[in-house]
Amino acid sequence: MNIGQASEASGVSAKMIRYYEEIGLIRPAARTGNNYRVYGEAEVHVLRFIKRARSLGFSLEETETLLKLWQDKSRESAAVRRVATAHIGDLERRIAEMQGMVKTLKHLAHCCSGNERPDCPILDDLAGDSSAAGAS
Amino acid sequence: MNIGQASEASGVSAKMIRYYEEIGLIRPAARTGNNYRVYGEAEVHVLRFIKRARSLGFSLEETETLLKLWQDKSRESAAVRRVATAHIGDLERRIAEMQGMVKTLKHLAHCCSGNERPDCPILDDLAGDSSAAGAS
DNA sequence: GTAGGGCTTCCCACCATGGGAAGGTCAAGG
DNA sequence: CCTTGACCTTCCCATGGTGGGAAGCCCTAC
Repeated sequence: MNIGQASEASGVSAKMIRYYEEIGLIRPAARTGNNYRVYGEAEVHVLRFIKRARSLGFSLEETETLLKLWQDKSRESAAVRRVATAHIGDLERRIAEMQGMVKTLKHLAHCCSGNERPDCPILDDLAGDSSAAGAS
Repeated sequence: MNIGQASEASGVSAKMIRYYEEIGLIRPAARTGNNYRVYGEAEVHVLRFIKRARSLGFSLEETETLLKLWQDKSRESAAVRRVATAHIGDLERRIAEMQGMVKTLKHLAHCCSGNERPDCPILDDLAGDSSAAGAS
């Protein structure tokens, strides 16, 4: 299987497969005589694992940890769960941060007449005008 | 006022002030004889505006738009609100995406015994094992 | 033989920010 | 007068992931 087929089969772009190899996330692929990378089912399985981990928001570093745990048959599931719960905490922190932004923005947008006149509480807030409507 | 004081007064690092100047987000600061940048209250006000916009999650590009609208006395508040509501939509999309991740992860983490044994539904899910507990 | 598609490596871009080196400038204090 | 330290300047590099594209090799089909 060439890199194109592996990409197709895993959903990871060829570009990214090479990159993952370069940074050591996956082992260097075997090469044919013409220097093409070759992949088998096992490699594609790894790529799909990575793809899925990325789609759950894990960083490449976390993904590497998870990959190693996956391949370590004597792992403790507690270690896996620690990675996952840390990531959950991370996501929740970022979600909360963004929700705070949304809350403020919705309030400001609500207070903004949104017509042809120039006065705008959104800009007032950004400008630090403390008399702006509910600048949280 | 030197760049250090402007940084102090605005909460924007000196590094970023220079960067904002370089990309044209703010006008090039005046210079003293010794080539130091000089700032006044007006410039600090702009920097604080940028700082606040960034803290609400606006990109530098959106911030530039808002900055121009702020400085355009004949703006229509509708234009400002369009930028804000687009950004709200963006944030909400990202929040929803992350919440989906959290939901899946929490379920998997809940199903994981988290002890010293190796079997782990989190890894099963990542590995694409469709018999994994509730792999959404 | 040529055309096309795939593969290779290499460099560049994004977005925003920080780190740090090498060198100029200024004020205070010995 | 000289040193020290705290500023400032420009310049390059790194991050995290991903994509774009060029230049060149390889293979197959026509």
